Amino acid sequence: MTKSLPNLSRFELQCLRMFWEHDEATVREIHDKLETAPSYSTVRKIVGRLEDKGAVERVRRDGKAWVYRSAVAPTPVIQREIRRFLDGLFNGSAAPLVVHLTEMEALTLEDLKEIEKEAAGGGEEEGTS
Amino acid sequence: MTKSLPNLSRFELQCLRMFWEHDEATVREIHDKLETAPSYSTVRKIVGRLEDKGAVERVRRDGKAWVYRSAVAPTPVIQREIRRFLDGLFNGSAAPLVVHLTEMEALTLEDLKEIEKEAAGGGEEEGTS
DNA sequence: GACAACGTGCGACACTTGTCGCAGTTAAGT
DNA sequence: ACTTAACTGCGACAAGTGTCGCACGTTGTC
Repeated sequence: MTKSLPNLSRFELQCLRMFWEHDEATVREIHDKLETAPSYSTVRKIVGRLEDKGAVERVRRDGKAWVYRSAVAPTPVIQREIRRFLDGLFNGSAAPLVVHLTEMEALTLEDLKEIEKEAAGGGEEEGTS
Repeated sequence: MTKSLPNLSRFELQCLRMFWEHDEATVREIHDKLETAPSYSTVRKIVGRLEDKGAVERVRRDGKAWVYRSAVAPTPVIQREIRRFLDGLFNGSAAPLVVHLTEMEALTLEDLKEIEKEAAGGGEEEGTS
């Protein structure tokens, strides 16, 4: 099977990212970190849904609050999201996206060169057993 | 004002892209072009919503069918979509995305160099007075 | 002019998503 | 031990989205 990553909405992803940044967190912490947090209730609901979908899991209790943790690795989720985006907008091709990125000036030539260098050098690391 | 581009769902965007590719089209044509088209009725509904949102407009009639055309330029829509995606996943930074792209092997070093060259050459066109 | 097709208009519906409030429980402080 | 404050569990709800079928009108045909 292909792992069946949960389908995440925009806001769910937003919250999940918080869990990736801070390894463990309570709903309140997530709510505080979120700039665009609507209300504690809402965030709690979202975290609950995240749990339903198996994206986060409960670790222990801190006082009366549950401490959650991401149950999925960032990379597969991110890659799946990127793939989705690519498919939806550019028939799966990445090149047009990058072209747009440079045209939008979201990406400078220096960035590009930097990444190139990284990719050329860092791509060799594979089996870290 | 900031132009107020319509908010488009995934499928709506899919259809709109069809209009970008073929300048004018009827619902049936869109339906035929779409690989993942669910049913004629559905596509028609989507095109209707697209029209409601001002993303496409009617041009004339071909027999009993309406001929539609995109009413929005691709670039702003695409850029807005990219921006959204960037914000949602990478805090707005494009570089991490491109890194992922190379790691996913969606982008080769050749692609990168190609784009770099393009950008360096084509980016000079600014003040065409 | 009558009829058969095909497209439209419209409505229905299930599911997801973002949003919140309330009641009950539980931990913490005095 | 009692009170208090906070967190949870649960439910509600509106808007958006994907999905479709049906009745009606318009077009083209015989």
